[in-house]
Amino acid sequence: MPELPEVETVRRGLQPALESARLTSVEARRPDLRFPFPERFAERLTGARVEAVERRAKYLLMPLDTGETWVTHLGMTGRFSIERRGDAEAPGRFHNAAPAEDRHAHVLLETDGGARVTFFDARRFGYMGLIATAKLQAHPWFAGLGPEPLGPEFTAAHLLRRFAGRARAVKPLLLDQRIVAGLGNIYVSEALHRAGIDPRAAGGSVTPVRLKRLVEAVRAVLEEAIQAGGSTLRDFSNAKGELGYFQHRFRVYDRANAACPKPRCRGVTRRIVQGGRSTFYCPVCQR
DNA sequence: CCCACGACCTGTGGGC
DNA sequence: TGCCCACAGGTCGTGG
Repeated sequence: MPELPEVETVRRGLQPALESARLTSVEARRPDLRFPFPERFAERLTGARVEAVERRAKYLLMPLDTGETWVTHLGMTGRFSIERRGDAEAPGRFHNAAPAEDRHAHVLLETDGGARVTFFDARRFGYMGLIATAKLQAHPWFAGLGPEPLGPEFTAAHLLRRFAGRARAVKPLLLDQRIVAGLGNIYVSEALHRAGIDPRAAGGSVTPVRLKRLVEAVRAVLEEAIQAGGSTLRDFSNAKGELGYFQHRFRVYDRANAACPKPRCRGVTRRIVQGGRSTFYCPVCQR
């Protein structure tokens, strides 16, 4: 589900409950998500102190005082909720089922600070790992990742180098986490629209000037989305059950056959399929 | 290497 | 109302 802005929103929600807290109770209620849980997963987490709550690309990273880092990828539908121990079952909230009765509540944790943290994932495309912190960067999940789109290494020069000679369309190239890490289907469509670039254009054909516009558009849309608490399509919420609202500011995503929102553009937005995934764009102002 | 596609899994919304 | 299909924010493996 979540792209970088949603993962960052989750990170910010988890931080107050988990950073510096000790995990007093951990239960994995099934043997696997997308992949099997690590060996003795609950035992290795129980008693550990969480030193920080960080994000790399779409991964949540929680380095522990045991020397390992607890890594979570939310996949398409993964989410966390936080309650205070002893809370009534959060009546009236977006997610109001008691976690233990929810068939998709896969990991239950408690902290010495009195928080109950639950991980849900209906489709189970998410996954968790425990990786030696000193070897994190060399781990296959991280070794090949491209730069953070909000970091200093994500530049027009970087894209120029990585797109050179590529016949593949720019849209699927931007979804490749080895080129830039954290974008997904929504924000790629949004950034290409803002930059006025045709998603079908061959990567290697995009000029440096346009790549610079693209880099700026990616940064802008991600920053605005983080500011808005991410986007809520079907079921995304932050850890407190609050909805993101950036979906109201989509310019093209999920808006096929609507008037292009760009000032003075007379185009109508279209939905096409690239690499099996929907792309939304305006054929008039994206060339 | 490059690329498109199916697979993984469940839920939901729209059309009939 | 009810059923069925298409599609969903992500990646990974396969095969051409």
